[in-house]
Parts: sequence; C-alpha cells; structure tokens
Amino acid sequence: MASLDERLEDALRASGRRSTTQRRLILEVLAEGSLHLDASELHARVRERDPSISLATVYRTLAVLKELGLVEEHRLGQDHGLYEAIHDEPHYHFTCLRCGKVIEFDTPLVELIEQELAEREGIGVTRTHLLVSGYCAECRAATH
Amino acid sequence: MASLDERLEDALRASGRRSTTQRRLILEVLAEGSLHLDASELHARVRERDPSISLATVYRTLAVLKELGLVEEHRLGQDHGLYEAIHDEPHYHFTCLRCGKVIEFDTPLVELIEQELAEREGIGVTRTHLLVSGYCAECRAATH
DNA sequence: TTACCTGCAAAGGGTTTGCACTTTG
DNA sequence: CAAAGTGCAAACCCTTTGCAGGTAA
Repeated sequence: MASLDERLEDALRASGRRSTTQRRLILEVLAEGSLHLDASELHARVRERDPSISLATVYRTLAVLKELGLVEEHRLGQDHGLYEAIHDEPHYHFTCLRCGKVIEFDTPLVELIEQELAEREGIGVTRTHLLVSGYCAECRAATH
Repeated sequence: MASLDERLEDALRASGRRSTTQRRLILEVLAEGSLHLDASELHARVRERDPSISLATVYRTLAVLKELGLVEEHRLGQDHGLYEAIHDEPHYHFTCLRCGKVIEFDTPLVELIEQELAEREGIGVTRTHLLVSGYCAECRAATH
C-alpha cells in the first residue's frame, strides 16, 4: 500500500481539497504517535512542531481525514473521541475498565463470524468492530 | 434469572443504596423500551409517567444502574451515549449502513476469542461488544 | 485571483455538579 | 432523625462554527 502521505495527497486531490501544512503535519503526528490519541493530546504534539496550529484546525482536519478514510475515530467506553491512523490490517481492542489501558489484538475468528453471519442473513459485511472490556493484569493484581 | 425489578432491589440493597420511585421507573422504562435509548429520549418517556423527574436524575440513575451491572452504555459511532437494560444473554449487533436496520445475533466464537485473549494477556474479561457493519440483504438488492 | 483554509473566540450540546429541599430506612 | 437522593440551574468539557484574515492552486 502507498505511504500515508501519498494516500493523503491523492485523497485530497481526488476530493478537490487542498494540501496544507496543517493537514500534512496532523496526519504525520497521528501516524507516528501512540495508537490512540485524543484531540487535545494530538493538538499538544502537533504544537511542538508548529505552535500556531489551533485546536479548531485539529478537529476540522480530523473530520476531513475520517471522511477520506485515513483516520478512524474510536469511542472505546471513553466520553471523548480517540483517533488513529488506519493501518493495513483490521485490529480489535481490549480496554481496562479501571485504568483505561488499551490493548490491540487481532484474530482470524472474527472473519469466521463474519462469514457465518453473511451466509445466514444474506448480508454484505464492510467492517467489524470488536471491543472487549475487563481488567488488565496490573489492575487485577491491584484490586486483590 | 430473576426479573429486572428484583435484581434492582437486590443490587441496591447490596450496595447500600436506596430504592426510589425514580430509579424503579427509569429501569422499568429502559427495560421495555426499544433497544437503544439516549438519555433525553429516556427522560421524555419517563416524564410521561412522572413529569417531575429531572434529566439530572436520569443521568445519575443511569450511572448507578451501570455500576450495578443492570444497564449498559453503548457509543456505537454516536457522539452521545445510548443505554440498554442488560438481558440474560449477551448479543451482538449488525447494522446496515444504508437503512440502519439492526440484526441481533449470537455466536460461541466470541467466547473463544475472549479465552484466547485472557490467556495471552493475563486480563479478566467482563464483557465483549461486537458490531458488524455492512449492507443488509434488501439494501444489497436495492443497489444492484 | 479566488476559493478554500486557518486562528480566534464564542456558541453548542451532552453530561455533571453545588445547593437546598425531600425522602428512604 | 441522619444520610442518601432529587430538582433546579449553573458549570463543565469536548466539539463545532461565524468571521476576518491568510494561503494553495
């Protein structure tokens, strides 16, 4: 697959939008940053490289990137959005109900579930989200 | 399993909380309502039977009910919470991206995924959400 | 040049909270 | 009664938007 940056340029052009310093920088930070950033943390990191970028631009850019399919927004039990650049492979999440830690994982069983469901219901599957909640190893230990 | 109402009484007693008209009514409405209500719609329905109940109480009660494990909050791509009384069996959702239709289903494979994950990461699983998106049979036919 | 984009600050909308009053146990 | 719960309204926090000035194409 093409690099995120190339995909950004292509998608912007295709949708008649402009390539700006802010949009490139925001996607760049998102792509290299830790897996799930919220808007204000993303804003803070972006500001380390360009202090003039506003939070409003971060939100507006995130909306564009989501629309272009380059970024995905999760609300994993949180009360606010977490953003993540989309990688090649689908992946699923575990979140700790106590400390909020997120563990990503993948499993072929989801595809199996999709197949069974598609066959039984005659549907076409586009995407599947799997969210497991519970307590991580540290928090389990802490509450004993 | 005991009725929701009995479970409510038990859980409230066990946690040293009081049983109030508001709490009973809110859970009752939630239990009979459509699958996913947001806080203000829930408030509206509750008010049909007791107009004096405030939105603040709805939110406070929802927090209690969640803590007691009687109600579950979803944020399936929405920007605000949707609430649902927890029934006996876990169930998963398919939603049609075109018409919004929801199909509920169940599968033992989710449990398998939970076991694998718990073993590998040392976590304790409380609950798992599975959301499949795509196009239902009718909408697939309609777009051909 | 001219849309599109950005920064700023103010507005929005869902959710939470301080306070005085009410109700449960 | 004492403590927990409620209603009201204001506060909160994340997110969106109007506007005037900037910038890509």
